[in-house]
Amino acid sequence: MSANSRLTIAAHALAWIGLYQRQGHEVATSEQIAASANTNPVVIRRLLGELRRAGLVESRRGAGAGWSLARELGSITLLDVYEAVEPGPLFAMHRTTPDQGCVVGHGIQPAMRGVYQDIEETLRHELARVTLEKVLRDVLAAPRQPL
Amino acid sequence: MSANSRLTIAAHALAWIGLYQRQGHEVATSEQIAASANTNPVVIRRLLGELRRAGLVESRRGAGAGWSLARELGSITLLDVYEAVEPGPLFAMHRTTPDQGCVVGHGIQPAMRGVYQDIEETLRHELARVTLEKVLRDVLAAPRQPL
DNA sequence: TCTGGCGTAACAATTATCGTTACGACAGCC
DNA sequence: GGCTGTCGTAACGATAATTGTTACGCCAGA
Repeated sequence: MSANSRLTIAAHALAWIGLYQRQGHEVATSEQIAASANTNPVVIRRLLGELRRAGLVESRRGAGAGWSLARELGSITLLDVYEAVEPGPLFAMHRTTPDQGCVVGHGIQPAMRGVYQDIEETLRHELARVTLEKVLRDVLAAPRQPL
Repeated sequence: MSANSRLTIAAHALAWIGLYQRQGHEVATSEQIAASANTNPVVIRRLLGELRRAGLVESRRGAGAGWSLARELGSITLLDVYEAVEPGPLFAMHRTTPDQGCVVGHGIQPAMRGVYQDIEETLRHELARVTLEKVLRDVLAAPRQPL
C-alpha cells in the first residue's frame, strides 16, 4: 500500500491555521503553511480546497487573502479530514471479476466485503475519536529541544 | 490511497488451496488459482512466495509440483496474511522534514505518530479476529445463483 | 530423459501522489 | 483606476507501487 501523507499534511495545515488564529491573526496563507510543512504552496492549496469543499475551512481572495477555519478545532475530527481528503476504500477487491463458475471465485467478494466493511467502520470510529483540538494540544506538548 | 488488492488475492488463494485440499488433493498449482482469481499465475506465485516466507504455505517443485497449506486454515488469521503481503504503514508522515523551527512543524509528527499507532493497533486487532477458516465458511455461504 | 510447474528477472501499462511552473481571477488599497 | 498579493486551477514531469505479461532456468518425479 503506497501510504500517503495527505491526512498528515491536512491535519498539519488545520493545526497551523488554528494556532495562528489563536495568536490573533485573521487568515493564514498557503505559503506560510507550506513553509511549516516544508512543501509547495500549491500542494497546500489543493488540500485546503478539498477541506473547504467539506466545510472545514474558508478562503478569502483579493487583498488580505488567505485561509481561516470554518469550524472550531474542537468540532473537527480526523474522520472529517479523512473523508475530505481520502477518496477510496482501504482495501480493494480483484480488479477483474473472479471466475463465477468457481465456488471460491463466486463467494470470495461477498465474504471479504463483510470483513472490509467492519474494518472501515472501526477505522472511522477511531478517527472520529480524535479532534483537531487534541491534535494541536499534542503538538504543543511535544518536548522542545534542550538549550 | 491507492487501495490494493493484495490482501484480497492472498486470502482468495489461501481459501482456494484449503478447499482444494479438503477435496482430497495434495497440492494446488498457481495456474489453477490464477484461473479462479482471473489473473496471471505469476501474480499468484509472487503472493504465495511472500506467504511462504511467512510460514503460511509450502511449495513443492519438480513433477507434481504445487502449493499446500503449512498451517490449518483455522490457525491463520487475516493479520498473518496482512503482515505477509502489506509492507508499509497505513498512513505516512511528511516526505520531507517539517520546519523544526515552527511549533507545529516540530510537534506534528510526534502527535500524529501516536494517533496512527493507535489506529494500526486497532486494525491489527480486527484483522486478527478473522481466521481463514471463517473466510472460507463465508465464501461457501454465499448465495448461489438461482436455476 | 522428459515434463510440468516453480522461482524469478525484466519490462510495460496503469495509477496515485507530489512537486513545480504558469497564469488568470479577485478584492482591497493607494 | 491601477497595483499588489494570494487564491484557483491547469498542465507537466518525477517518482513509486501495483499489476499483468513474457521469458527462461531449475527442480524432481515418472
